[in-house]
Amino acid sequence: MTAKTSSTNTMHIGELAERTGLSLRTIRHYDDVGLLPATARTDGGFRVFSEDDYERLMVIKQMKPLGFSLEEMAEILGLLAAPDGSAPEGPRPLAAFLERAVHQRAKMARTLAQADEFIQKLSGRA
Amino acid sequence: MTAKTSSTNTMHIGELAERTGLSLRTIRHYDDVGLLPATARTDGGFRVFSEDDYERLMVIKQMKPLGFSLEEMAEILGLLAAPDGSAPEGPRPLAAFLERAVHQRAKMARTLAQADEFIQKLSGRA
DNA sequence: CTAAACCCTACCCTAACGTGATGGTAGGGT
DNA sequence: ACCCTACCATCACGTTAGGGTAGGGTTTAG
Repeated sequence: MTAKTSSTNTMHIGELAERTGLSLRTIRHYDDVGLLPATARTDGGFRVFSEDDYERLMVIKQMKPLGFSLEEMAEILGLLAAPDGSAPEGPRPLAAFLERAVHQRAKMARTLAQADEFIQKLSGRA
Repeated sequence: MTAKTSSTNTMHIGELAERTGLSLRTIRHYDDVGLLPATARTDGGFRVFSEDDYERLMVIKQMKPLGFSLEEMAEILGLLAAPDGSAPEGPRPLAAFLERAVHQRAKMARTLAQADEFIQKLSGRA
């Protein structure tokens, strides 16, 4: 009852799509490429997703704008799920991803400023 | 000295690429689809760009993140270049683009917050 | 048990470039 | 007159992240 990763509630693809705001097509694609494998299938072949899948998908949605490929996101999620000190020494791959994320975030901030500038321009004319 | 649109200086694609930070391929593509037509060609076939082209390209770069297609950007630039009061009444197409831009800008801001949140998450683990 | 609502795979399509491959040009040097 | 190198040209196919839709099976509410 106090299991650490609850996964009592299951759903089909439609509900997952509605809850995440992503399209059916997108979710199927993520399944196909292994980014979000459905935890099960019904006898008839319907994809079954768990509450954990929902959370994973929300994280994916969160990092998508940071410019990672679907493959990279799968890798990141794998690293995040790995036991915290599985290889204390080494290249620390998460650090590299973090750096890229920070870089992208900075670019996004600049882009936002550019957007405001452009909106100013248009506001004067529209 | 106070000419409003100077266009004395010309350049080839390489210089334009360097000055704008865009790739040669991108600029050629924009030429191909008519978004940024080269103002001329040398006898040998080299694209020749003007200072106005440079400015146009900078505006393109500015609006690109707002999610417009290359075709739409061409249209917007056309409307911006048109005489200010060419059709006082009517659907006012720029207004629609402006609305979309504002919408996108809002989304960008939200996305930025999401990015920060994700970076927080990663910082704790990397 | 049926019909509406939902889901499946498989396939082709798109935008906006990236990535070679292959060959011509600009223009300065010998 | 010839060469060299940096720069430029056009194909033409590859890639990413899905969108669209055809044709057909599955679930589930009534």
